[in-house]
Amino acid sequence: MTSTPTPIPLQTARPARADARRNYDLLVAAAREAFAEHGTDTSLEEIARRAGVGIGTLYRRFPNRTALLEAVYVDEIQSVCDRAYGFAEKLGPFDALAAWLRSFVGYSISKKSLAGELTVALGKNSEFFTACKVNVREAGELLLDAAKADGSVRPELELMDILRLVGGITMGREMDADQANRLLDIVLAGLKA
Amino acid sequence: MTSTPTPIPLQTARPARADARRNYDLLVAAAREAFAEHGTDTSLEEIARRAGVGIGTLYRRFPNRTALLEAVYVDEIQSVCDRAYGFAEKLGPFDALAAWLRSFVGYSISKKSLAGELTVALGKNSEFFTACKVNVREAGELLLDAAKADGSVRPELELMDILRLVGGITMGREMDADQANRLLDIVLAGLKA
DNA sequence: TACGATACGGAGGCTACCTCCGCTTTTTCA
DNA sequence: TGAAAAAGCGGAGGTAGCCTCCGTATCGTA
Repeated sequence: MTSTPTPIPLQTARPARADARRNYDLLVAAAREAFAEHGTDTSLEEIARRAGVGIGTLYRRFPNRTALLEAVYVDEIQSVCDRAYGFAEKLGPFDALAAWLRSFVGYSISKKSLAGELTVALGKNSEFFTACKVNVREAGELLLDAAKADGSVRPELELMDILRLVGGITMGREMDADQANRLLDIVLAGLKA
Repeated sequence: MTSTPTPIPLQTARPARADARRNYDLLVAAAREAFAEHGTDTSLEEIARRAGVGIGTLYRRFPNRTALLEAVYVDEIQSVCDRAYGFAEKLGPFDALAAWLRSFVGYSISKKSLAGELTVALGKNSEFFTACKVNVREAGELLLDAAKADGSVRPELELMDILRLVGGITMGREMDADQANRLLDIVLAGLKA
């Protein structure tokens, strides 16, 4: 039998020394701002500059762009996972699943290029994203199984397929919320038994 | 009233002078090879090197990576469009649409990263991609309208939405043919009336 | 306060992008 | 046919981003 996955608290290791911690926070703040303004392909040197920190400091703490993305978006990602439980309580099985997927798309669209990085990363093996995947999986499985049990979703569907499909929606550069929702409507119709 | 789009022959301007034409062909061949081996993010200098041509020559002919992609994939793209008419003749309305979408996904998957570039480009405005879009649109519209008339597809759906959704399927880096087909099954189910 | 541990920062090596322009090849036409 | 004009060639070099390395500075602790 397969063990039920347990939610793993997503967190990034904030350094111990005071100066290091200060720079860490400056960097994450600068990155969040820069990513929001210019997308996640802002140069790392620009981010270090904004943070008033040397490029070496940035690289010591965040060995690559993904590490920085992780730190910037931990909270948001966690909250996407958590939201599933709220929907499960308040809505019927299918509607809860639909609402969760819609909130996922809505979030991804608002963060533009993050969506791409994140969805691509769902296939990768970083420790962070593994934890993330476990959490997303547990949340999503809960909703999906309920909807299957309810008879509103076809039983042979797999969560990861659905997530991939929904993730794909958000990959288009020029996707607006309306279009994204129309696409999601098609997917939701496709899930129904 | 809106005029029916007419298929535009997709072609790239092969240069007039003999030496230029030779280099053009060398570059396209080298690029095709390199893209296949290492993905579409192969450096342009590497491609020039493979072609045995100066980097300046490459840039004179292909001002950017997309221009080169266009030249490499014209034929394939055109054949994706053309295939629609074959399916329309041989299959029932819904099956023709399904087959066309499946062939699109299959093609995209086999070309890996091209899919991403191409789908992103569907939202752009280069002359080439406009022509491409007109052709895809005409082909797709034919199939979609037939399926709507037939009552097998919901009448309110829009072609571009469907194409975006199907394009999204192919964006995941680590997508294999099986998974892609499963995702497409969901989409197809979602189209049905 | 003194000293080991930790962190800083930016110079510099590397690679890719792209432009510019002196030189070469091809084409044209008298 | 041969010389001028047109078209094309190619690579040096400027710019920018990635990332590493290591001499110097700061922090925490005893």
